[in-house]
Parts: sequence; structure tokens; C-alpha cells
Amino acid sequence: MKHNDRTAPAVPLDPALEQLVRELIGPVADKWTMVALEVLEQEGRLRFTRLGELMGGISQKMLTKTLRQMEADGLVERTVYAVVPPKVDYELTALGRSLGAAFCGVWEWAEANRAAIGAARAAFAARTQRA
Amino acid sequence: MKHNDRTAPAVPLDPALEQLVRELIGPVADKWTMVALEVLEQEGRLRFTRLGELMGGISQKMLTKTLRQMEADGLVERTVYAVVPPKVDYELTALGRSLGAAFCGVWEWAEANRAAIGAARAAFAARTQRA
DNA sequence: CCGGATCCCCTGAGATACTG
DNA sequence: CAGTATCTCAGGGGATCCGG
Repeated sequence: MKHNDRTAPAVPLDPALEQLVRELIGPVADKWTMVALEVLEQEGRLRFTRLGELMGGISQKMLTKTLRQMEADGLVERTVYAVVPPKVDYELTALGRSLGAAFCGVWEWAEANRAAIGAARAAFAARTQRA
Repeated sequence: MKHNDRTAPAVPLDPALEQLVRELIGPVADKWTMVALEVLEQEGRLRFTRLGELMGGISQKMLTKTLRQMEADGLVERTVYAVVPPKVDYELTALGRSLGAAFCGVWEWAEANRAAIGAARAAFAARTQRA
């Protein structure tokens, strides 16, 4: 990579942005985080098990891990009640809600373009079929 | 999980939306897909190796896999030139660009809230320290 | 009886070497 | 240069056990 700047700009990507992607988007881009955000945004405050059910197909281990990460990032608030049947519930913080809002555009995109994606997948499958 | 609907509403989440999340967002939520989208959006048409360089730290295997998935979903167009030094380049389709635009809100959120996240992480670290 | 921690297994990501 | 094959190993899923 000594003389690669003939056709490329000197600073191809904003390094700060790349750092941002790695440290922020990386953890958040996890699909379980996105699903948890979505569910918590729609349902509000939820208990651990219930949240897991609504997220569909997540294991407790991953649920715990995802929620811990989200808590560490300040996206959810974790409340533990010291009662005999243990009760822990999770709720989005303001930061979490704002991230959910930011993802809104993506949900809308998905809804608007599901047909296009389906078509693209079918076309790709057909193409690779005979290739 | 046979009798889980005692405390739950009949249809807790729009099943169509959940299906959407699983089939569409799942593949797209992959961090490499997001980075590839970002890079291709900024740089336009790129060759395989160059794209890998700009994405920073991705292996060829994952790059190939990510690009194949994106091609299957109609997000990128793959062009193969039958020349002696093989040349393949990738460019966002209209669908891919629209997805990139949808993610714009997320990038903006990340930039706007990086400080808040940093603070939350520090606070969480401090809290878990003595716990 | 719920939240979650731990153990084990297996998929899948990363690095390397090789081919067209 | 673009992509595949192979190996290795971290990380995710499932079951089970523990603390409150």
C-alpha cells in the first residue's frame, strides 16, 4: 500500500466517522440490539422473560448479554425488584428512544422496499441457478 | 412454551413487521453490510480489494460473503470484466442508495450522541466497579 | 418460580495459502 | 486481482443449575 493514491483521495474516509462506526454502530448494529430496541419502543417497560418472548428465538444468554451491553451504552435502564419471585424490568432511556427514532427510517425503508428485495432475491436465485 | 399467553396480548407485535425484521433487517444489520454501504455511498464504484481496504479490517472471506449477500438483496451491482488481471467492481444500486439514505439518521444519531454514550459507558463501568 | 450464570457443543468468523 | 479452500478458535445456542 505504498502508492495507492493515484485514483483515490488522500483521506478516503473520515477517520473519526470510521472510529464512530466501530465503537458505536458495531455494538448497536447487532441484530438483537435492533430487535430489542424495536420491541421496547413499542411495548415500553418489559420484564426479562417477556422481552425474550417478544424478541422471538433469542437465547437467555444472548438476551442477558444484549441487555447488559445496552445498559452499558445507556440505552436501557435496568430495574431490579428485591421480591421473592425475582422481577427485573427494562425500559428505554431517552437515549435509547432517540436511537429507536433514528432507526425509524430503516424500518420504513424495509417496509417500503420489501417487494423490491423479494424480487431482487428471486432474480439473483434464478441467475445463480443456471450459472 | 405452550401456554405463554396468559399475561400477554393476543398479538403483541405485528407479525409482518417481525417477519420483516428477521428477513430484511437481519442480513442488513450486519456491521460489515453497514460499513460497505457507507463506503460505497461515499466512494461510488469500487474494486474488490480497494473496497476491502477502505472498510478496514475485513477479511476477504467476509468481504466476499457480505458483497454476495448485498448483491442477492439487490443492494449492489457486481460487474466482472473479462480481462487478464481480473477486475470486478461494485456499485450501489438505487435500492442500495436508498438504504444508505435511510441509515443516514443513524449516523447522525451516532455523531450527535457519541459523548452521551461515552458518559454512559463510564458511568456503567464505575457502577459495576464497586458492585 | 424468575433472572441469569455456567457448561458443552457447534456454527461461523478470522487468518493463511492456493488457484484461475 | 478476485475468489476459494482449509484450519483454528472465539462466540452464539441449548440445557442445566443456582441465588434470591
